[in-house]
Amino acid sequence: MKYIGLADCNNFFVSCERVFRPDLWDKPVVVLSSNDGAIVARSQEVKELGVPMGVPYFKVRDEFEKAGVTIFSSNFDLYSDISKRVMDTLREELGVIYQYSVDESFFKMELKSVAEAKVELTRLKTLVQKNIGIPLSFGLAPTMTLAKYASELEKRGSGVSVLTLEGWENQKNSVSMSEIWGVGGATTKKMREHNLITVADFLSADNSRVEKIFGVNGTRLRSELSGIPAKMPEGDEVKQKSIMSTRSFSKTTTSLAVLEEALAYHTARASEELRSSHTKAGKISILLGTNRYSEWVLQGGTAESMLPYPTNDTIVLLREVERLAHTIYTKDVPYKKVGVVLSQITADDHMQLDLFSSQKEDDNKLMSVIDTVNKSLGRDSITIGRARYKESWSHNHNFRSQRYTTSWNDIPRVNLK
DNA sequence: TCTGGGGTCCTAGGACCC
DNA sequence: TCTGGGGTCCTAGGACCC
Repeated sequence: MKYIGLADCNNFFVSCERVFRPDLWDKPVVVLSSNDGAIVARSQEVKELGVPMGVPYFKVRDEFEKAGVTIFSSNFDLYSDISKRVMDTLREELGVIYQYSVDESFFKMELKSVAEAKVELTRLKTLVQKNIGIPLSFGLAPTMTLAKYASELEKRGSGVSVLTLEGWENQKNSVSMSEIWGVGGATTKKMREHNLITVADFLSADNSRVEKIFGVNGTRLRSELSGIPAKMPEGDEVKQKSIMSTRSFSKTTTSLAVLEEALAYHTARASEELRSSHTKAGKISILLGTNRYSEWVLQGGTAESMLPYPTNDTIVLLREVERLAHTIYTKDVPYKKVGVVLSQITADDHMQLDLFSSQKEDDNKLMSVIDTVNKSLGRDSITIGRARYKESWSHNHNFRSQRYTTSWNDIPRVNLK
């Protein structure tokens, strides 16, 4: 029978840092979000201190100091490189995988017997641990939702869990809906109002009422939880629908010039990504954000526009971004973040020319030169536009580890004696 | 003083049409 | 108390995830 598996890296960002700091293997470690704002990854030791995910760092700083927690700023260059190595290994062993996030992949697997599956998944787990140094958990079950649940079961045990339909039957009375993948705070609340607490409650509720109250998600969830797949891992070929680059500033700013410079940075980032994936965007939107926790929440704004033709040219996109920025910028508002979102993404081999456009269909030499230089000499060796105010819009990363695997200067040295 | 960033999917409701 | 009804298309925003 075809089963669906999930490979999930344990405490992924923390594990990445530990690869280069083996002395921290059994010590409490956290990784902070960008701008050193909130906790985004916790080692098991920190979870046991009772520190929840997403807590602002300043609220736990003292506690961490007492407990001797090691702090890291996010180092996404490192994490995505390690992620790629893990996924490549899984792909080699399993054939097609469906990468769901930086640290998770689904795959399909024929289940001959539970014992056999466990042996195979344990082999994979050991292989990844040995070759890359990242600990994994596996869940195998009839549907994606159940595989996700299964992967949690042995996180702190063997790391390999196979959940059959019979096994699930015995558990579903005691599993609460809020533990299920896809059921968040709002849905849990709504379910409680209808007296649906456990999975068994939900599965025995009337079908048409479930559809009415919870929409198609409700119907799909029932199917998934009954062991009938309603979603399928789609394979590697699915393409991304939007590309986004946004960041908070360490301090707020009211200056349009500063905002424009930050927007230019994100435009460059996002269009670089288009070019490296050989795609173009047909639509661009920008956002100017204020502090979400202040009285300025509602003063932020977004603006978007359809481009006359899909493009990945930083200069063309920059021009549009500047125009949009002027339309929503409001004087004297303290802005805290900006961002650029590119969407309606198409492959860049076919280009639909606007009938009245004077744009020639040529690959942009300037852009590829810039990309090549930046790739070999380091990001932002060449930038377009000025960089006068970088101090005003950059963010904090006071605890960042080195770019061990992606920068020549940071490659670790080994001392042989 | 200090509260992430990058995604996806779904739905309600407005605009518009006949 | 009672507003026509039935469509389509688009978008902002909600919900969720890691």
